[in-house]
Amino acid sequence: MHIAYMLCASKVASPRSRRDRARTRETSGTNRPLAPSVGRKRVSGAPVTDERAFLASYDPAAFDRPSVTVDVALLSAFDGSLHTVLVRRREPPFAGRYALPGGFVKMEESLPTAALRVLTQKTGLRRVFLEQLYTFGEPNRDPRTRVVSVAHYALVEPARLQKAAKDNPDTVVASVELTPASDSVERAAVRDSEGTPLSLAFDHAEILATAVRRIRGKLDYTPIGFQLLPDRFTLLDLQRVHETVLGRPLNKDSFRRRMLASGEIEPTGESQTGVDHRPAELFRFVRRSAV
Amino acid sequence: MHIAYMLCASKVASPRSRRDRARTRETSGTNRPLAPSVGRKRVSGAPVTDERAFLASYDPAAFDRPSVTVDVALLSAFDGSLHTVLVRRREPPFAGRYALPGGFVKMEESLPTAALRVLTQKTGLRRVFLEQLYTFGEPNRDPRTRVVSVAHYALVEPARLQKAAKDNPDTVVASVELTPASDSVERAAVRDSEGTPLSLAFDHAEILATAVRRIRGKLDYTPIGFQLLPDRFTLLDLQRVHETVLGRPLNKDSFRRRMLASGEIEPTGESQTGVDHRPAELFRFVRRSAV
DNA sequence: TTGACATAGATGCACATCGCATATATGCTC
DNA sequence: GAGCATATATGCGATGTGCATCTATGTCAA
Repeated sequence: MHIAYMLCASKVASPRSRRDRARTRETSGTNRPLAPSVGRKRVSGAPVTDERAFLASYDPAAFDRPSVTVDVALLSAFDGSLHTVLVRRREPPFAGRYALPGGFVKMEESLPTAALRVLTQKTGLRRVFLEQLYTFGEPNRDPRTRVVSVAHYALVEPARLQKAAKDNPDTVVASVELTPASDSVERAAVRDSEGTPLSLAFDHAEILATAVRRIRGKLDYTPIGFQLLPDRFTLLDLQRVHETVLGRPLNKDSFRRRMLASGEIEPTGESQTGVDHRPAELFRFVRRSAV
Repeated sequence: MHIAYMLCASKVASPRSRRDRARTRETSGTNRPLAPSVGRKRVSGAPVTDERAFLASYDPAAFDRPSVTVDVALLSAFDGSLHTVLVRRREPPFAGRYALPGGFVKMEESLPTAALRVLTQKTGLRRVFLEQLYTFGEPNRDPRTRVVSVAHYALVEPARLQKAAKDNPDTVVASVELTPASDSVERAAVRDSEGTPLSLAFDHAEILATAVRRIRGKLDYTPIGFQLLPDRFTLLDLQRVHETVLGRPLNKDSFRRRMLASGEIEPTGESQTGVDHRPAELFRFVRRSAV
């Protein structure tokens, strides 16, 4: 993540719009929210005589609260590329385009719980590694209303990702590639299984790019790879995962030495079968339980 | 950050409470918010005849939106410790305890803009390095209502931090130390300038701990240190900053070699004055402008 | 004026790691 | 059983780090 800000408070100014009429709650004194008096006051203080007039004058922003959603970048590594699951949108905005699995945060559920629930609803996946990624909250990232989305990333092995997309309607598997875009604003480019570029909704290309950069960074100091592999795997399997995530080839020998020395993996004693060459030993991650 | 989740969706269940009666918006079909129809429907669909009855039955959660706030962990390194600025709370909850500068996100401002605005309001600081840290959204982290806080961290040089706290009422400078707490839940312990432990409000000890871990991690691969130093500094100054952030001593020679080889700093040609030993050369960060 | 002192800054060396090359091992296919 | 493809082990030079040593240079005290 290379997002840093060093601005003056005067930059708060924003273009006039319908929302500018919204009441804003001052935060002097306490810096914490009270019960949402704004919504209440508006309703009780101004009795509604004409429902149509009320609806016309109704301003969602009067409640002074962004919507809070979660989006999940589900990633897996195979065929030399990172892949994700996208949901085809049936309704505007961005109808026909593809979005990350996402949805509202319920009032009583935590953020990771919401992310896992949403992921289960869209993909059927139940036990997946998931971490918070970054929160996207630009005022106009959703054309309808202010939406703050707490993005997460999740990792699964390839078979589970592909099954999830096949079993669920409106979902597709897409390859993800970071495009070294102009003026340093890296985006993610996604393609379906036939190589056709897909068009992403909202700022989801940015979210995906952030997810890819995050797991690249984590790979260096965290044994993240085992979330992307089945229980048993060869060292070459693991290396291919690392190479796919990092997007560059790695030296085989030093990769092997480093992994064996790391203490993160242990030999199972078993070997590959059914390969037309010397079978490699199968390894397993030591701390698979300690997710 | 070592927060990962691998749960079943069935874990969503939560204790019964007043909020459980709140309507929850289903997200089937589209995974994006529409205009907040819940708030509207509640008012228009169930005409209110008795205002007192309405208020009694009024449920803030019916609007189905958490409040969104920003909190800022402002950090600086001096006297061998990391320090931050805290605001003394005058009102409940947590009256008398200390909190990070924080406040609501306005409907038209971005998250970093909100964080910078809040920081300016509480400390008077205007141009500071600031990045998003992590979003804290446990359902009961605020005893009054659901509050999702997008925490940020900010870095300044020591003089600016101390001036900010001196110039603003209800603010104090506090040292921050990570306590290797039991069962791996690391917390931050804060003390005032006299060494007296301060009690933090909400989950702000966790936020501070997350901020410290974040800059420790970033220090290894990012020239973050220059945000914590004045324009010109000696290599020993820089090393002391690194040691304070990391919480451990560093080898002087290899630190020197590594910094000079990194290309991040350049000599100014000037030297220290007024020290009772051989004066060291003053350096400057190459990319200071590229915040 | 001069020498003690404290830190700056440079150099040399042992050690670990990495990239690269080479050599050997082993199961499969024909 | 030969050939093949990959696994696995070993050796070597380049590089970075920790540690020790040596020299440089300003201030301070006599």
